[in-house]
Amino acid sequence: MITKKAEYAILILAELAAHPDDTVLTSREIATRRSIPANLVIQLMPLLHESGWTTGTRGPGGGIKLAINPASITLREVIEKVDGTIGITRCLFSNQPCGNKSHCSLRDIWIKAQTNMLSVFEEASIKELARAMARDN
Amino acid sequence: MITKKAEYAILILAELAAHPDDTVLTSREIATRRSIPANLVIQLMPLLHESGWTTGTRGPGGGIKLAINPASITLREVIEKVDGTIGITRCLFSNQPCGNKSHCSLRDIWIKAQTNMLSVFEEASIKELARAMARDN
DNA sequence: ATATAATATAACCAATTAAGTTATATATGA
DNA sequence: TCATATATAACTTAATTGGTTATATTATAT
Repeated sequence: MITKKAEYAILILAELAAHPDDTVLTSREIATRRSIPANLVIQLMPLLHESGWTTGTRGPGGGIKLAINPASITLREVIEKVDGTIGITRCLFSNQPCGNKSHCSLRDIWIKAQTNMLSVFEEASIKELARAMARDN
Repeated sequence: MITKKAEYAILILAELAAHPDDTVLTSREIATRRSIPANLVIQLMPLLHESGWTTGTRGPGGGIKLAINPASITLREVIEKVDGTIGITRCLFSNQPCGNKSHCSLRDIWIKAQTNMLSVFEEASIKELARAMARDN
């Protein structure tokens, strides 16, 4: 399952992407505007910084801003950064087919299904999402 | 996440489908041949019976056999029977977009990704799987 | 300088889910 | 009627999820 934290990370980035370049928002602003628990925004920021997507400035007047073009951030990257390796089945967390078989047709199906799912996340960028969400109502 | 139980249910049906029509196997035989905890096979059988996929005969010489053509059982049906409604995200367990928006573009992405995944399970039948697994090694 | 606004990090907790075990009831064929 | 088999429920155990709490650190406006 894709966790709430991954969803929150996506929303944080989308909120930043919804403003003009170099707009600085405080974590509290982001939390309020996107209905995310404030502490979780604070908790997630180091991950987003680590990936080079955002930078933070401390002190009064400080806040968070995007560090790169949100068109180059895919949902897949964000989800994997927050949730770790994705696996729709326990089987896929291992690199090996289970048991003593060298090949498993059921595993092939898991892989195909997961690949199909991931392709959607790979083709969706934060920028597109932010644009689409701006039209939501 | 698709659970082990769903996977076990698929393997039970695949094991039955790997034998000639009307072959009766005991739950213990199935458990041994597919490396499934014996108690779980027993636990899963009522679900499979309920769906009309299998029937069981008690007593000595009894066992389990397929009740319908395994080509007409899709992996999606089996997974949903065992795990209940599938949702790759908490959001998708609700019928409504969250918050007070009537539309949510992020939800659209979750739905699209999940649909892509499910289509693989919908196109895969127990019969095909059993045939493919027979060739595994 | 110092108070304050902000991020950074770690530790903790409650609820849920997953996986499997245990126990018991019920049916049936030899 | 006994052995074999399915049917059903209750119960552990461990991991995960979603979130809270607490504390440290940094930087700037005054």
